Amino acid sequence: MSSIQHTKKIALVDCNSFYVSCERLFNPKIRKKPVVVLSNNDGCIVSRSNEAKALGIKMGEPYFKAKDIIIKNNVQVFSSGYSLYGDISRRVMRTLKRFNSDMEVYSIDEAFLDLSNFPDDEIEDVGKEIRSTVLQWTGIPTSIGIAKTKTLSKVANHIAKKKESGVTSLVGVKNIDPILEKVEINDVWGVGRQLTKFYHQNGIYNAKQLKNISNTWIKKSSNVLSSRTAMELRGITCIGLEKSVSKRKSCVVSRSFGQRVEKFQELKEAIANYCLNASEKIRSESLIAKSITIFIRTSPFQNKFGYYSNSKTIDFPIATNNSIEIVKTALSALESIFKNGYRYQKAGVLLTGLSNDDGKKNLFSSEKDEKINSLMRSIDNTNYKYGRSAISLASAGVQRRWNMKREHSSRIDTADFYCLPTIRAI
DNA sequence: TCTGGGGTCCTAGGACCC
DNA sequence: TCTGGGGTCCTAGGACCC
Repeated sequence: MSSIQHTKKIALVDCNSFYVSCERLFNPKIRKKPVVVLSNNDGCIVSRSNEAKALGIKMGEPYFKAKDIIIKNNVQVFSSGYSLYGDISRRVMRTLKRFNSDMEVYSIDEAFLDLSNFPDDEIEDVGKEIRSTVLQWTGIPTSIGIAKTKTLSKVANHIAKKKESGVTSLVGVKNIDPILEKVEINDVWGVGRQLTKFYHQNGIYNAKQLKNISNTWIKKSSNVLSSRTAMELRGITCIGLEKSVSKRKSCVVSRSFGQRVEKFQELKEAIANYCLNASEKIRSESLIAKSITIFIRTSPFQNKFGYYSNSKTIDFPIATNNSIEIVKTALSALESIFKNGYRYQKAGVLLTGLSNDDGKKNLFSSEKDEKINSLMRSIDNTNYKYGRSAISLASAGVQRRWNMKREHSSRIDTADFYCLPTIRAI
């Protein structure tokens, strides 16, 4: 009998302060300094360097509220550049994939890897090798947690974040209770604000307590998701690795406005633009939408001008990804819910009931549809070559006073030719 | 003055049917 | 006038994730 153990081992690889790390790649001057990256519209803080965390800047905090600390401590501030982050993310994922193709890309900065085929007693070293390879090849620092289930690997990752080595394995730990006891209930994956409140009311404050509570009680007083979480803490797999990228079921494009919008015409332009964006997205994935929802609202934080929020859903006669039809439908939906006299802060478009565009002609398709489809294709190609919005529909407007605020962009984009650095001879 | 965006899944409740 | 039970399907809203 072999003494080599091959138990189930799931690794969670998580990029440290991902957006900040991306900005630092191309800007060595900010490597040891406090740095934050802002959400769209420069609204909230969504990524912080360790130095910024140490200053007490909180995740998700509105930028204007943290401004005092930021100025006082000379914190470097960046608007987010998603096309750069997306590109770096793909490089990280490609690197990880070399270690094991059994991998789930969980988010822009996280992936689960099945490392069960490595021996138990070497797993920590494997983790360290993955970490140093990613750092060397992409420049991005990561933390790695390894354990029997996804939920436990999240716990391990949580611990790894605070360690110098950046790697924590719970594989082979006989009694996990003392470790789980130090993990607060709200830090458990799948436990959000509401569940934290509920667990506190029932005397459950840490992961060990959740692990050891009766399953029937959880199911009865909460739901199946909560009971899955508890089982996973016990080392029983309930949440599998999703290796294949499943087709999405919905597509949202929504934005807060740079300035409040009051005019119907401007709202129309914004909605039309979001529609173009969304329809291009689903076309690029060969999907068609069954229905569309549009929504508009004023700011929920400032009520002195009155709060108004509304949405309208319309089913297409036939599922479509045609920009013209989508814009037309959206604008008629907008007309039915628009109210004069409000200062709108945000609007959005949601395409739902997505399914494969098998390209088959249906009963109602005609030669005209064929022409429209080829027009759509050529719009997509032109936009791809010359940049988004090189061509768009007249209703999308040109003024764009509602455009996002981005006052701190690093203007670095590894996916954009025009952002290549220029080297001058002296 | 200034508070992100894009997803998934579950559940309760209503409509409808037999 | 009284008044059952069980099933399906859909949707809106809520909770969670990053």
